[in-house]
Amino acid sequence: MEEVGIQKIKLHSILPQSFYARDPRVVARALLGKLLVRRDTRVRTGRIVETEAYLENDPAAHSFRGPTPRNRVMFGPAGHAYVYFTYGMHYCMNVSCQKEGEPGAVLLRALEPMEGIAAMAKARGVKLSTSSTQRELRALTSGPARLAQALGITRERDNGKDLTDPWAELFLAEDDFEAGRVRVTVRIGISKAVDKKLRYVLERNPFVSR
DNA sequence: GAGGAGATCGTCT
DNA sequence: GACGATCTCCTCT
Repeated sequence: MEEVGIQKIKLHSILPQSFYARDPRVVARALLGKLLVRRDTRVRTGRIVETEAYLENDPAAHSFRGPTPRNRVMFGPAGHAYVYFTYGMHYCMNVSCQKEGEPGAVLLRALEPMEGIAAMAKARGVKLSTSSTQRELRALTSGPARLAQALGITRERDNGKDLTDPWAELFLAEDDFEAGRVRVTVRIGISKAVDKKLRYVLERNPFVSR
């Protein structure tokens, strides 16, 4: 029952593989309010407030044209990190869903910073004012590439990692937070299947992207 | 606050 | 050789 960080995240609160071994739409909704934790020299924790589901036979999903070296994690077992590099400069993090052989993933789009905020700011290369404003905190993790940078998530370091390993330096956990109302909208930044409502956000949460 | 351009390179055609 | 599950900075209102 090791405890890490101020929020006292216990190992038994790490989300198990059964959590991820479901339809990405179910996982995307269930992930709202959960915690993403980076545990290395410092602990950085954010609460997930925005996700997107990417399905099997989904033209917008990286897995749509079959497995490649880049997307193979999407075809692997549930509960692993699929981290990809895009636009020549950004990393984005997904969690794999469903079963081995059935591609599916949930993209983490925004977090509410909870602890390790100074370390997040450092990783983002920004200076926070002494009484950091909500605007500044928002800019740390409101967007898939921003949150990846804030938590030091890269393809080289994290792609393919098992997020359910109790000794993982990157994992997802839950506490007693109760997610409120969820709003479902179309996904952002894609050019195919643009009309499918597969984006999930915590209603009235100021840390969602855009 | 909204909108547009540019950055920059891995990946697949 | 084209494009991208994005971000930042700049301009205009």
